[in-house]
Amino acid sequence: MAAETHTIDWELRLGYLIHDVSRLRRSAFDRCMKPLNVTRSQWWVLAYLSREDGMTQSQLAEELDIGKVAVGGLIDRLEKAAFLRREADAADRRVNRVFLEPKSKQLIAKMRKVNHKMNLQILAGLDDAKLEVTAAALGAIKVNLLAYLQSDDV
Amino acid sequence: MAAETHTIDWELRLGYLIHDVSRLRRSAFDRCMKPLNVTRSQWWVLAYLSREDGMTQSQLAEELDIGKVAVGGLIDRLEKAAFLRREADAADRRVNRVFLEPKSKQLIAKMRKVNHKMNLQILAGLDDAKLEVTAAALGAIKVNLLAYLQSDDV
DNA sequence: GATGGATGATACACTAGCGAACAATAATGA
DNA sequence: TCATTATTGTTCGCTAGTGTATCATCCATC
Repeated sequence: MAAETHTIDWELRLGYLIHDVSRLRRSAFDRCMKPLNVTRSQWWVLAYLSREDGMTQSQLAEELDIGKVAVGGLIDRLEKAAFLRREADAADRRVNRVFLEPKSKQLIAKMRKVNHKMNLQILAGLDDAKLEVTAAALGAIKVNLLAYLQSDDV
Repeated sequence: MAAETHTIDWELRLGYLIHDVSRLRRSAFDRCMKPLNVTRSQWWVLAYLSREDGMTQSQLAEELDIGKVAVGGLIDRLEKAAFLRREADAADRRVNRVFLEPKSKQLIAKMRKVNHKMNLQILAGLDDAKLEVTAAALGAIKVNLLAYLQSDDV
């Protein structure tokens, strides 16, 4: 079968690498954002809201691909820190719409800059050809993973 | 500067991909292991112990690259489920050594199989050349990240 | 020896995610 | 219209990780 063409080394090495890179990147990110008093997860919420203010919590959960509970918690903390506010929807009394507060609008530009600077350092020494192959491979893995998770055979 | 050779697309796309793949892989892993009643993090502990039984908690934390507190919690749960046991070190009364219980030894082989099978599915359709480039790129990114995290300029 | 600093493990408080269960509300269909 | 079903958001309980502080113990140095 085709799968046998892979040596066992690849699966292990890639597994470690993906895990490590993701974790380290998370740490680096959080350290970058620490002076701004926002975590990476919180930053994502603000970033998505900056592209479409007034989203529903469920919409946010969908976009961020995390559960509604997690979104609720993030918004709790962000609201407490006055980065955004919940607002009841007029038409549908079930939904909360989330709006950025001025405080966070000023922060977002700064965050983008910090993020961009960090990304440049992290990708230093890698040419576009390699990144192209890497992104394609990760994309294929992602597709496989999604298929795997949707199939019911475990 | 060299960094400017990257278009902004790469940093964003790769960021998303690394994040997504890592998260999805974690989900897939946990779903695989669910029938065995062990989480991915717990599996790693068992896997490392299977290569060197009787490690110290601090050694484990070092190997797994997580904090000692997290290791303590994992071992708590694994001990409660009788997958391993703590044992006081004779020479140094501060340290706990961790030993696998027979129950988990039987499980580890099964886990390796499940893990291997999942990995094959996840890497399906990718040839060794692409994986080689991907692993090299991720390795370089990891090195950059480590350097970044060790440098004190934020 | 005694003392001061390093180390192993834990307690506590926090962020973050998951899943299941639930109340309130909306939408649909008989 | 009324009953059923779906959706929104929350609460609760769990795993997992972080950082800081603390305690006991070891070790090296004086």
